[in-house]
Amino acid sequence: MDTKSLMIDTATLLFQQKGYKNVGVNEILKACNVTKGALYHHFPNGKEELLIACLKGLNEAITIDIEDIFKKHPSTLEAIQSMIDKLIHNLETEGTITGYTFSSIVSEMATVSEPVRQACSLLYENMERIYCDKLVTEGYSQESAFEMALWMTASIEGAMMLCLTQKSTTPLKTISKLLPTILKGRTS
Amino acid sequence: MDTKSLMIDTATLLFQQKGYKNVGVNEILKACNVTKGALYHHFPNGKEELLIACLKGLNEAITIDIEDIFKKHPSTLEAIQSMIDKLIHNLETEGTITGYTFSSIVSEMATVSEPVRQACSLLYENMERIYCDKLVTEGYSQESAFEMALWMTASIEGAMMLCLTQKSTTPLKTISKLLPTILKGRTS
DNA sequence: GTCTATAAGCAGATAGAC
DNA sequence: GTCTATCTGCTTATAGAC
Repeated sequence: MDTKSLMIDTATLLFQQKGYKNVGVNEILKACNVTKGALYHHFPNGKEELLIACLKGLNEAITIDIEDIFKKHPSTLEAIQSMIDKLIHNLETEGTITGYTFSSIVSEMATVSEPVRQACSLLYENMERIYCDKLVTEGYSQESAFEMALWMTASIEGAMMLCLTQKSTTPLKTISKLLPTILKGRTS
Repeated sequence: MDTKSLMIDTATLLFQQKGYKNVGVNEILKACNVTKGALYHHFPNGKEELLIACLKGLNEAITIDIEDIFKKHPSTLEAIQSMIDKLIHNLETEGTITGYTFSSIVSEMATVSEPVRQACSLLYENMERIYCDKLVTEGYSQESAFEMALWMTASIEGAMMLCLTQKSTTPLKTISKLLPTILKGRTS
């Protein structure tokens, strides 16, 4: 794998785990055994440019991964629950959040850097679009599919944050358990 | 008002608006016209101790405020929607988040500082307890009241984050609109 | 394209006068 | 209890050799 991709992959993981400001450039470089010269060659605008590259990479990876999950599972409900299971598994084995989430980066950077905010916005848009399309095929109207997709995203991201706060996987498990109550009874 | 309280109030606002790391000690001191000596006199452990004091203050303020809202409104649904309205109003007038939320601080600090994580955890616990108690009086079982309180918290915090990302109040409005669908049909 | 060494600036924290 | 001046360490970023 080339140096540039290596840097992006390493940085993505670290940013997701610890946030943006809590990870120093030196730490990233040490973790992937790359020097400062190489970083500023590939990313002239430094750390923030690297972050945006990470978000773009994450966008592609997440889109492919979620589309795959939605192919495997017949219903939106099952697909979403499978995604949540993956997040819980991540949290239990690694103790940190590395999957379909990057809300920490939003919280930290959205008010401070406009390009970063836009990259994050694009990412959520893509995820919600996948949910939304699937819901439409299940008989939801465009409008309620859109609302439901937004709600699922908000619930998952919020639950993730509560898991982090409580050091527990209960919030995500609870959301997963409750999802059927809203997804049922609204079809068509 | 004494210097200590002034520092806490000023810092609370700035932390909520821009996060923890994006606000420098100097910025806080300048904003409330206090010097470094005074800060380290009142908070020997510096910035992090100040943050924890902010979270404790926020805890009291939020608890009082929410309890008040719950007294004014007969049902949980109306109370929560009134809270969301307040958040939306905040977002529209000031462009930043300053109300019943501090998820940015969680995202930034929970993995890094244990005392901060605990202070945040306590805060969410209190908020959820108020929701939960109210739901029980409305006929919910202990268990489903607990789950519902958690879900409402997750939804609101997640929606808040999406509002920040999209620079729009739509996510919060959508959540507020959809809440009745889960709060109905589960009573008793 | 990658290296090392160094710069320049700012963060949080401290010491000691008043 | 509050002030000013100062310190240390760490941050990102650059310059120039290879």
